[in-house]
Amino acid sequence: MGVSLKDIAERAGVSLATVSNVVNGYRPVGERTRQRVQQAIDELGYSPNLGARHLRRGRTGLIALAIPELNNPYFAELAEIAIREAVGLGYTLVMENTAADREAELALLDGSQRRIIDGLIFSPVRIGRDEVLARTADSPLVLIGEGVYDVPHDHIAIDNVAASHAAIQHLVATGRRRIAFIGATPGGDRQSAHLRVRGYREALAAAGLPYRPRLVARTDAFGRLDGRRAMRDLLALGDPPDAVFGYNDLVAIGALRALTEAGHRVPDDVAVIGIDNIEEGRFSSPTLTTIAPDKEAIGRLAVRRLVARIEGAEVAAPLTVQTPFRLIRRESTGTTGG
Amino acid sequence: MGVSLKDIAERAGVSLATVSNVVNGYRPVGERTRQRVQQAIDELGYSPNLGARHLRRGRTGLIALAIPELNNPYFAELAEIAIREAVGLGYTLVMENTAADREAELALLDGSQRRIIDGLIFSPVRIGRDEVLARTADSPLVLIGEGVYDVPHDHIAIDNVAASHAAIQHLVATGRRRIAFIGATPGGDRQSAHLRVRGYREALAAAGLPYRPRLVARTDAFGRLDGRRAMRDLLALGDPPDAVFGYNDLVAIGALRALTEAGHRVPDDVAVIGIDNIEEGRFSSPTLTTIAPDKEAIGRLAVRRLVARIEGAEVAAPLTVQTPFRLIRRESTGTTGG
DNA sequence: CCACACCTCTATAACGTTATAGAGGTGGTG
DNA sequence: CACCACCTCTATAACGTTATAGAGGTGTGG
Repeated sequence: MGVSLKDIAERAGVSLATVSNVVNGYRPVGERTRQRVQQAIDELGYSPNLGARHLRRGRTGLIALAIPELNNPYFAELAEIAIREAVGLGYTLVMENTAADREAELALLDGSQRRIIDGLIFSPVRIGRDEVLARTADSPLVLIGEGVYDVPHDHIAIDNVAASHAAIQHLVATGRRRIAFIGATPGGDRQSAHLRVRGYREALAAAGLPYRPRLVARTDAFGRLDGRRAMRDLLALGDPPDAVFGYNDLVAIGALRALTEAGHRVPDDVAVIGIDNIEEGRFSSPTLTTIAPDKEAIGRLAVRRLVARIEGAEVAAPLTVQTPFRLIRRESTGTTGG
Repeated sequence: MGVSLKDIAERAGVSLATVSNVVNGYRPVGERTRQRVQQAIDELGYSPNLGARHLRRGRTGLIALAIPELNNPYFAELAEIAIREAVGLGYTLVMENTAADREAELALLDGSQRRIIDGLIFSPVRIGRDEVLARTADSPLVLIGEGVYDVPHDHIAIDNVAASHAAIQHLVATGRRRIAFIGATPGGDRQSAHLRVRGYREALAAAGLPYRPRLVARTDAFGRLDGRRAMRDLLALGDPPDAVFGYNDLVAIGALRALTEAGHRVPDDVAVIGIDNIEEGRFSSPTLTTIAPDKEAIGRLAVRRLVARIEGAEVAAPLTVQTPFRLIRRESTGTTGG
């Protein structure tokens, strides 16, 4: 193994504790001693054994970010932000991929496997409020992105209903009347899908448009493939939609592809809008109109909040933060109208 | 803190060591004792403190995957595979984002910060052979994806020259004559860019086509934006290319977008091909022809190789593996010819 | 009946760190 | 000069685990 405190102590002719104090600046150390120790550290190339340090301190310095799909660009972009913030606060962020698997999510919550992490940032998709409440692990937990409210944990998310509302409002304002939604879920699990459907329905009602269940397409997952498949089904309807709202940008991009393949023009025949503002949507043809969540805020806030809990802010009540979003208009919904 | 071996030992009325033996199956334990211990474990919900375990064992069970861009889908897809493989082998994979920063890469190599990881899978882009040779950390290292050869470490990559050659060959076979390359680098760093340019030149020569330096576009990075910018520059030339080979799929997609914006038809006017086979290319309009590396092989092999080293296969000589690739023809290069 | 092997289990010393209590020296104050 | 406060430093006990050496009991063969 590498150089340890003991080696430094011998080299510098001081005690273990003194070296530790120099390294951590915890107790005052005389200037001459400090320099001797520092020199020994430099010469031998010491760096602390984090495992041992954290065994002693009771913390590991590791936090985990658990997401349903690593290769969903939205989460990749979010992860990049979170990693940066974690490093800035002296933590290492571990990515945990649940692959949208219920068992994986439950295992994560119970935490039996990973006593190694100090805290968890979690985006659950297959479990609900009750499972989160039944959680046994005692390390801090911050929830992101989904609709599990009323649990004793910090929660950071956009207002899904409002975001969805804004998307539909935009489609209505550009003259669309038969507006479809792609990405409803069969089970009761993916809560934000429900919230987005709710926003969709509310906005339709507000615009005086009828709600047509046939225009709400279910999908098993939320990738490009799912979007394409659902769009094909919608096109097979006798009277296809003149606009589509995708659960997220990936779904919308899948829909875009299905429309192109079927020879429909976007936005002329059908308008398309998504949520997430992934970079891909700025380069698709046509470019994709989207609702942009403030990823920077979500990522940074989640990490900061988690670290605050880890470092002892036990008293503070759980916080539910709704981060802002904005509409980004691009080619897929045209350039005319409201 | 949580439940420890000691708690279990007390509950079951046995010694610490016996519980440890039950947990690890290291020494034989009588059947009746084993059951008593197991019951205590189940009742109290024990799980080992990994920090302590690894302090004792000298290993942490953590390996790192260091990549230049987390939100490059290629790396995200690779990471997903690597995480799966690592979990299967009992390791936890930490993502490390160098952001293609030279200092970050050097820090990673010297390893002073992270005595916490047992080994590193590293895709360097800003440093070369000499820096890798000068590495001081003593944990195992596996290099992936770039052209730093002749170092005493395992190395897994596709044959960049051959891959590039295959791409150009395909363009030539479909009747293209003025073929551009996007993604050369100014400095000597990103070695695979050089290799891909070499394959490009060799293939041109083999096809009896002239090498035109003006058709080789440099970029600072390798994202969609860079591809679009470079493509615009190429279009501004008096005699623009009839085909473009992108350093990777992201660059190619940027080029695609620039062509669409400028009113050029793909593939009719200009054909486009990339490398990586990211999912995005199956949904772009037009869909993107690409050279598909065997990501599954790269990811799994890298992890397996690293774990083998960690667990003691010190003797084996460093291995350089070239993983296979294949051409995937899609709309962006047309469906006729070659 | 003793010697020996065997099987199960235990006591204990690490691993490298940090926190606590206190030891030793110096200087100032009454 | 005695006393105390202060500053620096040290000895040591944890943290939770695993590896080593060995203790205690049981059975077997001479």
